[in-house]
Amino acid sequence: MDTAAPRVTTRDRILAAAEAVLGECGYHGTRLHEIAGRVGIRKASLFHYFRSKEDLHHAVLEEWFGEIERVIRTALEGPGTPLDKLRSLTETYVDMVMAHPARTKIVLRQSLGDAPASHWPQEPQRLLRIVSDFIAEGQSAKMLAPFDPKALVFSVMAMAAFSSTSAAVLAPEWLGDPSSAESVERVKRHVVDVVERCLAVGGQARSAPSKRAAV
Amino acid sequence: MDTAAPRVTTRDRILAAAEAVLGECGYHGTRLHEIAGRVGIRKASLFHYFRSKEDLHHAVLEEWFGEIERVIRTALEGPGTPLDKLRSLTETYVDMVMAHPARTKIVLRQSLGDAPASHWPQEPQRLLRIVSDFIAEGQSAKMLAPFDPKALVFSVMAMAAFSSTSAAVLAPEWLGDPSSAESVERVKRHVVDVVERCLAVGGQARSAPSKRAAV
DNA sequence: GTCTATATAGGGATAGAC
DNA sequence: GTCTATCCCTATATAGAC
Repeated sequence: MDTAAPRVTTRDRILAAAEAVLGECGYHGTRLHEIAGRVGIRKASLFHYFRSKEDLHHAVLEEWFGEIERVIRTALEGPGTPLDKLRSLTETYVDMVMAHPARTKIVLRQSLGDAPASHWPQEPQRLLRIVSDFIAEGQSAKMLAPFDPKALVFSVMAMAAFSSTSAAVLAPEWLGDPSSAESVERVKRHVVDVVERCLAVGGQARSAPSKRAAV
Repeated sequence: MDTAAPRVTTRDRILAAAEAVLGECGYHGTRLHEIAGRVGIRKASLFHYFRSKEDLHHAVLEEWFGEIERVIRTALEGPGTPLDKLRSLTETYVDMVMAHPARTKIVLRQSLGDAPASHWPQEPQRLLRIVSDFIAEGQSAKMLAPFDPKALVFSVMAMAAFSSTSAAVLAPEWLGDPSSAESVERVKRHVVDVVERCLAVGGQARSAPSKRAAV
């Protein structure tokens, strides 16, 4: 009864606007004036909620990682074989990333060294480790084929992020609108396919193999 | 005798410095003062060579695409089976991207909408098309396995770019220093491996299959 | 072709009224 | 909690001497 308050505070609206503008313009390209304008308040009022631009930027990133970690743990604790779990995780992960291109752009730019944050959040490394450890276990148990786990997880992150943020510009012929259901489905199938090709052991059936035959 | 003048002009030194700073700080984070400082001249002197910051940024990107296109055409016109050519292309491409993280960062940020360039260069799309058309041909001739060519080429771009620019921050356990020979070799082997898993037909041997067995 | 000096603008952040 | 007004700083870009 105490966490069930869906009230949208001004702070929330600022965070939402900041997410959009930061994703669009990058940290240094973002003007606080623009964020305030979208919320419908004056620039100076932002400083009632956040000490500085950097503080606001940091707050935007916070929740995102927590959300991803929750999704990862849920998928890996689900039912099925290790490969089933990884397939499920991959699908959910792609869904999330494709549904939030602005957040993904912010994370991406952060990884390029855009924001002045001196210390990088350790979440990405921890999340990558959770999944790669899970894969390594499955490989020890002979339930998954041998393949460098970190290389694979990193590649999945790369493909998902790129598809969400850059596909429309770099490869519009392949993916039109990244947020369309069709695009999401295509990316999901592709990434899952790659994961299966790398981790499926001899006997394991792959999902929808006929779909891969395309030119 | 007329193109063989390896003289390094001041303009060249400005371009080199700009490449470094733009890669490090992004377009809006870049200060012309910083570029001038690295060249050893005053900020105002930059405007003798370039009309504006945007002009300088644009000039930095120009050569890069041309270089990539040359590499692609050379590899695809080389000897061997289609898969051989793609393997060779992939290796050379990864080499190039890993050797130039600053340029790669600039391209990446550009694809995120960082720079004020209203119209995006069409090179990436054309380059992607050249390679995916080549793959489609090989598939028609049954020399390559069926697999969505654009999805694969896009994924290779994603993996290479990410490895070059973000691996050290996102996955330092996997890749330490991206410019080290060891890292380059690891990424190369991984990306080539993925390409082979997607395009090799039944009988075709894969390179160094034993190297894939790792945990 | 490089410099000094300056124009012009806009940004983040603060003070203090209401 | 939001506003107006303003401080302070830095940025791009220009003007004109040398």
